[in-house]
Amino acid sequence: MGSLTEAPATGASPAEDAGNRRGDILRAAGKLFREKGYKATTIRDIAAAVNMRSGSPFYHFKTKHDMLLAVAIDGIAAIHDAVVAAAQAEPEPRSRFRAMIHAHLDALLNPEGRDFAAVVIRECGFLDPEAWAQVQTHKDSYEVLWSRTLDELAAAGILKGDMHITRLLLLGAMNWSTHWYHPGGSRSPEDIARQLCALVLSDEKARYKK
Amino acid sequence: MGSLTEAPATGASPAEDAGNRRGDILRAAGKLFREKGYKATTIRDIAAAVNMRSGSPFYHFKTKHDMLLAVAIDGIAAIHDAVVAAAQAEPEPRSRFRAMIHAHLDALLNPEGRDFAAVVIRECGFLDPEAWAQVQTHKDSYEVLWSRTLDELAAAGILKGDMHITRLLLLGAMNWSTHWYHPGGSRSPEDIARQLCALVLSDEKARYKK
DNA sequence: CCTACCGATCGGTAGG
DNA sequence: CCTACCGATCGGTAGG
Repeated sequence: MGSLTEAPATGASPAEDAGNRRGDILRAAGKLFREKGYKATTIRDIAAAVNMRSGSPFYHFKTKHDMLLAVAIDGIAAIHDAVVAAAQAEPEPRSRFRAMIHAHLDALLNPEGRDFAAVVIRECGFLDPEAWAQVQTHKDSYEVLWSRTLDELAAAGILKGDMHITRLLLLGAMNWSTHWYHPGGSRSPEDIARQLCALVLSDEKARYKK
Repeated sequence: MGSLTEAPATGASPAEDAGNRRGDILRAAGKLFREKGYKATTIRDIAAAVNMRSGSPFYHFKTKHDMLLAVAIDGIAAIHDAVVAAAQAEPEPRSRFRAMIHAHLDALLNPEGRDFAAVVIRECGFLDPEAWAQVQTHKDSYEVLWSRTLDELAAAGILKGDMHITRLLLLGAMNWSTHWYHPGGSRSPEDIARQLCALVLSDEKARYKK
């Protein structure tokens, strides 16, 4: 998984990086989709953002819808990869949970990738059923990561109750941060991650740490 | 506060309820805005939903934008009123917190009002600056309710850390439920509220309750 | 990748 | 509240 607009998704020569216009378009589209929404973003907006004329983006993407799909797929891939990497480094459930929250928020809020991530989260409703199913498959496999760790935490008595609802609430708390987080503000993604952990882990261990 | 489309916002005769078309339009607009988004919803969609021709909604609202504003204002008013009522009945911070979570989720997810509530939460970005400021004023006064109770919980040692971030995370967890909650599903708004409380309140009291 | 353009749709209006 | 319609915009295409 993971491509984030490096190269032709089709089998063209990957060596030729000379001005990756497809990637430029995707990044511009991601930014505009996040800022104004998919419907309110115009092909002309996107073209202007990469110094093209209005018809030219269609040389790289068949439709505007295809751009949304490409942004969404790259978006989940980025989140998925970041969280998998963070999770694999931590065998102990509680630390793994912390690392995953950290990684998810970072993927969601850091300057690179935040456009893609926000689009997955907020604009997927505009995909047609087939494309949506494709994205949903990726989302499902991502959520399994969370379910596994949450179930372990429940088994250890660290969390209680319905882990299905808990997962949705946790991801919601994080995903919603795309609505209020401002890059330059006084709270960093790390601050947010720490506070979320403090909120849901009673964490005797940390309190009584030697 | 609170009107939820009963009657003319202007000073017309409130007695004459004979076919409240303005309210019909607002409810239809709210539903469509939530389902398809503001931009993707057409005046013609709204008109069709209330059996009018495409030009007629403009007899009741000057612009589509004004419909969004009206829906948004009614939306926050409904949430605000519900949470105030719930909070006033509970002097003890912990029970008040539970009641507020319950009330917020119920306002957000119950069949009446969920369209309005979801629109406040998701579509306000399409308001122009002046209208947005108007809505923001209402939102601010709503968030004060939460800040007060969260600060009390922090003072009592029940919650820890940055209550500003905590408030945003909590409201995020709840507001996000508009994306995944399905009215007929196996989890009720009450289930969600209970689970959220269990997640963030360690709640010795309940565990050891006689 | 640009020029030139089409067909459809959309918010909104006039006039009743 | 309807009929009829306008001006603008938009996604997309042809032809180079």
